[in-house]
Amino acid sequence: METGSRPTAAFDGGLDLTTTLESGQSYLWRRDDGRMYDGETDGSPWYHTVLPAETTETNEPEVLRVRQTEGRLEWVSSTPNAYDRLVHLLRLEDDLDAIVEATPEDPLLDRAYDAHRGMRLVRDPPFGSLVSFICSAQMRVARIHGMQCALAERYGETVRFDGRGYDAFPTPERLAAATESELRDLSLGYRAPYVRRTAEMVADGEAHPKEALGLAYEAARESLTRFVGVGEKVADCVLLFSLGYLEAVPLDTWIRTAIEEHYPDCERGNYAETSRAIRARFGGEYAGYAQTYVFYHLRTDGDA
DNA sequence: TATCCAAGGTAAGTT
DNA sequence: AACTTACCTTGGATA
Repeated sequence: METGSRPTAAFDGGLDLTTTLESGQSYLWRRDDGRMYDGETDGSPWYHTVLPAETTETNEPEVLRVRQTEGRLEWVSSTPNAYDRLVHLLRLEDDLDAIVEATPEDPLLDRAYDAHRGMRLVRDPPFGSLVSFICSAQMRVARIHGMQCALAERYGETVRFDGRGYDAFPTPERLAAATESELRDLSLGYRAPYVRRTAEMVADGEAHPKEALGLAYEAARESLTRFVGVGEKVADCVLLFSLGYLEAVPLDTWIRTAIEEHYPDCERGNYAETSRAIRARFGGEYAGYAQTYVFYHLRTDGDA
């Protein structure tokens, strides 16, 4: 067991752990008190996740617990050097002040950045991210999270750590072995066959979301759409929230509404062109940060 | 209490 | 290539 802490002042632009983990970017963390998304952001709740074996130092699943208390980030892990993974997963190396500074002057962006400064993008493990966003189609944030928890409980390995069990997200093999009917029983609805077939593609070695890495942004987006249940929007989410393409701007219902109301000239009639236009309006390189702040701001504060 | 509706869309079928 | 439609499920709004 390893424990540690760092002052949040060490992170340029600060850190807001709760908004980072409850803003709808990641569905692979859980709150010990089970009160995700209910608006109660008071206190310093512990969050935990289980990292897949292939991403850890020991090649074993890693239980990682983290919380933010008055000016410090604290963690507990089953594996040494956990801070390195934390920096990676929560993008703690990003200089948020510089990113905001590099973003074009814009009333909506200003409000969103002011209201939630400290929220960071995440870097989720690729397979879990892919499945999460396949499940996100026509779903509310809390239910998407519930589905990932159900998948972990039903198909994931249970890792014992510090006196209790933690359910890892299922491996592609375990998910591929599930039947469509079993997945429908977990309330995945029409997404059940998408998840099963995509898991099968990864398990069989036919394709892996990591293969998009290294491709130019639009080619990477295109390559992810070969997975079943993955269109342009879901592909953008995986690129932004897992693979580190900070220029990706997923065109979800909230952003489409924002385009209608605030950037009507960016509506170009199809995904690729509209995406290109709003990406340019949001400053290009870090457009995905702007998207995520606007998404969270509109979803939680109405049209404020 | 019953009905309707929208929720971070995608795949398959038509024009 | 662009446009339409069906698709599971559920919590919250409306009647």
